[in-house]
Amino acid sequence: MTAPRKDLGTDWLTRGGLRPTRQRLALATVLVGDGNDRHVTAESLHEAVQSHGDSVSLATVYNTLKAFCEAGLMQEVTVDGSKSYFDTKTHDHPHFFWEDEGRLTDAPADQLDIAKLPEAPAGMEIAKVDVVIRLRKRLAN
Amino acid sequence: MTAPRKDLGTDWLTRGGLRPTRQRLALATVLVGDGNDRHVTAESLHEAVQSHGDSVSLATVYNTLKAFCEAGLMQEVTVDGSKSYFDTKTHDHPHFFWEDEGRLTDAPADQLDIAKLPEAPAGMEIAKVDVVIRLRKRLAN
DNA sequence: ATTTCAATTGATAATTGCTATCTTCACGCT
DNA sequence: AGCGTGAAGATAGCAATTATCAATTGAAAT
Repeated sequence: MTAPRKDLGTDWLTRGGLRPTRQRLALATVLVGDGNDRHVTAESLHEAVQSHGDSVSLATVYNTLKAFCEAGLMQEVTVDGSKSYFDTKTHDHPHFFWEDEGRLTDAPADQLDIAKLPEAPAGMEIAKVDVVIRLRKRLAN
Repeated sequence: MTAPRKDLGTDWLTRGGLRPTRQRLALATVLVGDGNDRHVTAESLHEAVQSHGDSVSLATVYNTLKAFCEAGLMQEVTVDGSKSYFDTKTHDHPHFFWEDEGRLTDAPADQLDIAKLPEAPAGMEIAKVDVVIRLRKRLAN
C-alpha cells in the first residue's frame, strides 16, 4: 500500500514550509497526489481541481502556484509567450513542448548530453539552461 | 563602400516577398540596415524607429513583426512570459537571456555542442530546439 | 499620367492572462 | 472562547497583444 493521496500532498506542503490549508491541500493533491510529476497552467490546474470535486478560486490558484514556486516545490517553465507553465519537477531537465496541443511534458534527461556550453560573459553566471524541444506532428513521408 | 542602409532593408523585404512600404522599410532599416542581427520586442522596436526619425504606429509594429516572422525573415524567441522577443537571425542557435535587464543576445553557436538529444515521440518530429542560457550577475566570491 | 483595387496602415476597442486590493475567513495559539 | 496573523477570493486593474474597420497607399493596368 502506498501512502494515500492526501498524505503525499500534506508532506509536500510541509516540505515547502507552507500551511496546509484546504485549498493548498486540494491543489497539492491534484499536483502530486499520485507521486507523479505534472505540468500545468493556472487555467488547467483550476479545471483539474474543479473536476476533482474541490473548489478553489482562480485568484488563489495563481497565488498558490507562485507560492509553490517560491517555496521551491515547483518551477515555472517558459515555453509559450501567452501562458505560464509550471512543473512539479524542480531540477534542471529538458522538456518536450507539443505545439499543436500546447502541452508540456518532460523529455528523458538521460538522453540529453550537452558536451559543450557557451561560457557566461564576464561578470555573469549561468542561472539556468532551458532546453525546450518543440514537437509537431510528423508530416507524412 | 557597403550598401546603404535603405538598400539592405529593401533587399531584405524583397527576399521575404513583402511590399516595401514606408513603414516596413523604416522597420527593416532599423532591424538590418547595418547588416547586424538584432533582438527586439515590439515596444523596443517601436522606440528605436521613433528615435531614428520615422513614425510607425505600435499596431503596425506588431503586425509587421508577425509578417516578418511568417515571411521567414525573423523568428520569435520565447524567453519571458510577459513579452515577446524577435530575432533577425533565423537559424537555430542558442541565446543568452540577461534576466536582470530583460535583454536577449546571441550565444556563440560554435561553443554549443549537443552530443545527444532525446528522440521525438512516435508520430512527432522535432520542429526546433530552443536553448536559452539564463544569466544573472555573478555573486561576489 | 490616371484609374483601379487589393494590400496596408493605424486609431481605437477589445481580449487575455495575470496581479493588486481589500474585506472576510480560517488556523493555531493561549 | 477569544485573538492575531496568514490565507482566500471577489473584483478591479493592468500590460501586452490582437481585432476592427475606415482611410490611405502602392503597383499594375489602362
